[in-house]
Amino acid sequence: MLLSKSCVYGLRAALYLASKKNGEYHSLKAISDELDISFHFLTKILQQLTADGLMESYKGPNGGIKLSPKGKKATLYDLVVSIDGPGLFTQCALGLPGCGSQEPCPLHDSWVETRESIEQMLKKSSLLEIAEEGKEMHYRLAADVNFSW
Amino acid sequence: MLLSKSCVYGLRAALYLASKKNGEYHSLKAISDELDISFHFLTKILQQLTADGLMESYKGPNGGIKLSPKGKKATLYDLVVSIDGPGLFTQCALGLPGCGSQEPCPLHDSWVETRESIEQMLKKSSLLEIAEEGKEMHYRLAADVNFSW
DNA sequence: CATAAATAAGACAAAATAGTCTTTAAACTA
DNA sequence: TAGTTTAAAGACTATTTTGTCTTATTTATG
Repeated sequence: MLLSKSCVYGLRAALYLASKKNGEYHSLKAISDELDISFHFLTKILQQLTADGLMESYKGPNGGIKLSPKGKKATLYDLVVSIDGPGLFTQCALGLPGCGSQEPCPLHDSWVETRESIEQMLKKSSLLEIAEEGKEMHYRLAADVNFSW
Repeated sequence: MLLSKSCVYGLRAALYLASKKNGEYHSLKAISDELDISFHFLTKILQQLTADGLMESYKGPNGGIKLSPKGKKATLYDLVVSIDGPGLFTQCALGLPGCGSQEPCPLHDSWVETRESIEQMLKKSSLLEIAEEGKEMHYRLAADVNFSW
């Protein structure tokens, strides 16, 4: 798989939040229920995004989590790097440590090209743009077909 | 990561074999030594490729493994599908079960495009072609810089 | 036929990823 | 201030992936 499960959960939660009115906290319980993601697992993932400044959380009644200003401008790429690390965009396709333009593996050139197209895909739009289009077009964000954001 | 470790090991071993004279068996011990891959682990991976008809093995002294006729014509794509399964080329980037052109997720269209470019990259050349170029250009196939195929 | 060399098969262990549960801390509300 | 609601933190479990080890089977050779 291209992205870990943690990463996919993080992206979906972020898009969910991006589709909501600005400035409002949403509880992790609500998010995990709507997107059908394990509550505690999601908590840990979003804590990572909060630690990286992409989200902000608030405790207590009516607390929850929301995108930070930085998070609103972020792209999927930023989230992927925060959760899965930068490896996908830096490492050799064959996992060879010293691989690079100096001492390339057989896949190096074509992988660099493909890797950049993945990166471009993830950098193309901001979370807000994707969420806006997603809401408008009724794209799916959950396994449940009845979900609507 | 794009490919599992098993898959990467399988690709490297296959390219190694593809670079050797046709029709000769090479022992798993020799391959695992040269490529610095765990012997027993490599054995299991190549058994999978043998089961799928991409390689042929022979027991006993001077036995070993070699590419089958099918394997010689194969591309990296065939090996990836054999080892990691077809998921990378079929599944939704967000892991949503019903995602498709009917009910797409927000990434669907761009992911399909990117996915196809990955597929094309892996289908572009046969193992023999890649190995030939790799040998000629002294590309690296092992972590050890002293390796040469 | 006995021994050695090789793959096959499967049990086992370690590490990474995924997921669950409990306790703590913070913030609101009555 | 007491109780409730929320996230934070961390222990724990389960699953998958990765890696190791032992035993069996096949084949060649002396």
